[in-house]
Amino acid sequence: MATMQQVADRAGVSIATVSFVVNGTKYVTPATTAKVTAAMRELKFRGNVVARALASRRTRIVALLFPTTGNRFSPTTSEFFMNAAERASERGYHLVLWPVDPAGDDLDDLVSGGLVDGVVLMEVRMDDPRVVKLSELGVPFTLIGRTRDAAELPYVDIDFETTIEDGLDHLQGLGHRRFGLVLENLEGTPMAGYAPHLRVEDTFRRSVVDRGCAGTVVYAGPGSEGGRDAARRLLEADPDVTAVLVMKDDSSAGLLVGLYAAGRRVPDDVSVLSIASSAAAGDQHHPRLSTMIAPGRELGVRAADALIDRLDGTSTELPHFLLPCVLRPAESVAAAPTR
Amino acid sequence: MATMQQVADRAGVSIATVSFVVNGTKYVTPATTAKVTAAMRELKFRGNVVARALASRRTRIVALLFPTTGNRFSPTTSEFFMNAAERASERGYHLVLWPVDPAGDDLDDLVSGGLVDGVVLMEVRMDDPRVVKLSELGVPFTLIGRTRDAAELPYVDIDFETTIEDGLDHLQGLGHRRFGLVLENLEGTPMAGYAPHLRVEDTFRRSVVDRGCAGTVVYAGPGSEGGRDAARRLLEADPDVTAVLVMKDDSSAGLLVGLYAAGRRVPDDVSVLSIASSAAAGDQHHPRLSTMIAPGRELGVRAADALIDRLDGTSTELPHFLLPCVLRPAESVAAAPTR
DNA sequence: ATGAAAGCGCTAACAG
DNA sequence: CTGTTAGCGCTTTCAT
Repeated sequence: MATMQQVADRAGVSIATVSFVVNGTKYVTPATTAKVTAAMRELKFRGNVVARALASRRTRIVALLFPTTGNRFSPTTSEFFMNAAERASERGYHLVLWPVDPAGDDLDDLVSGGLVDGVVLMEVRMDDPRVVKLSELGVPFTLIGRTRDAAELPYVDIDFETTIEDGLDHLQGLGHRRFGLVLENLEGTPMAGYAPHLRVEDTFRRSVVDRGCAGTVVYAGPGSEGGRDAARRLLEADPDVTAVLVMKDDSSAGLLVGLYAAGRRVPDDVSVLSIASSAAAGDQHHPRLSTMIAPGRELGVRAADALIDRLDGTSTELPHFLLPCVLRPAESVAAAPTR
Repeated sequence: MATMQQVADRAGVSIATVSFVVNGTKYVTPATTAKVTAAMRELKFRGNVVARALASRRTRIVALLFPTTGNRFSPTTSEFFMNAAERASERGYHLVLWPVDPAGDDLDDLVSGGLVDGVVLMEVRMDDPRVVKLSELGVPFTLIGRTRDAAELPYVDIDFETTIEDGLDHLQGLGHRRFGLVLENLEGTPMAGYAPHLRVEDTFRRSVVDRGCAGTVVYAGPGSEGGRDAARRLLEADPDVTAVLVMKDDSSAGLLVGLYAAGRRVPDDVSVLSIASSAAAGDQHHPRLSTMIAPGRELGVRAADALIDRLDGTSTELPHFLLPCVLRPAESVAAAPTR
């Protein structure tokens, strides 16, 4: 663990010079640069990130905040993370996934003293206490998701409104007039107020009325059982329903089973459309589920960019980026590998 | 961002005293403690993690290394992470998920200067370059997984050997004599040499011979298509196969479809057993897949404990912890909620 | 029981 | 172009 001073001694220069060549902060003669570089090699100099952070007030580390709730990682979540991390890496930052409690109480030690230069929030609720916390703390941050009023906040998000309209357009085009919507029930949990749910439900209810159609919303409990039960309750509320949107991957299977159990064939009697999901999840079922695929990759990249733009001062404008899920009908064949 | 010095001034004591009460490092009179505490409240003192780290050479942050490969997070992976993080938190540490390239080339800046006190590795390969790197760097670490020769390394892992034997016992008990094994094909990728695959394949081949049974191994490509194709090739290699083990969640669905397509009914003609998987994944299918569930929770907790024990000097012995997956037959009913 | 002071390893003026 | 030096905010002997 050679120090910079040791490198300086070895190279016969001052510590400042070493710092300059390490950071490219100032011009240094090729000759001395060479001496320094050699000394670094010989001593296997690594540079102390912590010391540098203390002195320079930046770490080039950013955190993606993940709520420590029982909920698992969805494929979409995973996509956010991997792609945001990759993008950050391309831009010279490290992005790490940081578990924090949903209330944001343990945000302090994360941020205090500049352990991270900035954070991106995911799994955002309509009124998310974490954004208040972060604002107070004065850390640069961006959201994957939106609070109720996010006009002043930098965010990237799925355009749920458009997604739902597109989904309903598609189904209505197929002749459907009576719709169902299956959502996760988060009431009473720390994730209550989860923005995607509320936006989707709102849009669904409103749009269905606008279209002069029938719409029924049911909340599913956890897992396959939850989906089964949701099917039962949906059919009870509207026995004539012919198309249902599901936004809960882990209960899609149960939903299908529940529909079959009630004598409905899918897709002949009832169409099922999984929303804000992934190709992989849709493929789990047979027949393959029609799916509105979340743009996880794009959003991850955009979120990283949005944050790093502010950190680097590359861009000063407030990013507001919305992207709808794209429909992949069940009958579509997997595209040939492009690489 | 009040500093410790400011707190000291406000309380009329020295900075050392503040440090003592903050860390409980030394006894301080209740009276002065009170003064200091008050000053901290008033100034909203947070403490600078980076400065502390530089001075004390520890951050109480540990990293879970996740290889930045195309592969997504499995539910089991997610379970490792969440539970390890929770356990770490209980023991006063922060655990973050840190993406590093599989070769371990970017491990230096993570570790240099003690940014993290220790790391836990996952997705371990038989000859994992990262453990070499980490040894050189001198960072305390533990594995979730095992290299080929892990006798000298601290690890927790799934007992794949026992898992396979148990699975085969189960199937053989049902009367099966001709087995198939579906594995992911990682050849040519950075994750080639992934230890679970090699151990499972080895054990399977050996055990099947010991049992005087037939065994066929096929490698599946990605996704549902991969599973379908695997089914085709499996049946081509052994048309009389009646039981197949799959260790690749995302192609189970395809496998089932492929079997149906070839005229085999599941489970009547062919039994399918998903191994090292999760209850949630098994429930995605209909009929529900028999599953050997990975002990993700237990392993996550154990891994965190193993690492932190070394960091805190709580325990000095080399942890070698193996736990097999537990069988959940398809016909089993979901247990009633226990809370 | 508390304080003084010497670092931890590096950055960034400011000189020269 | 390179060196001097004063911090960054906190921990930790060593005194008192």
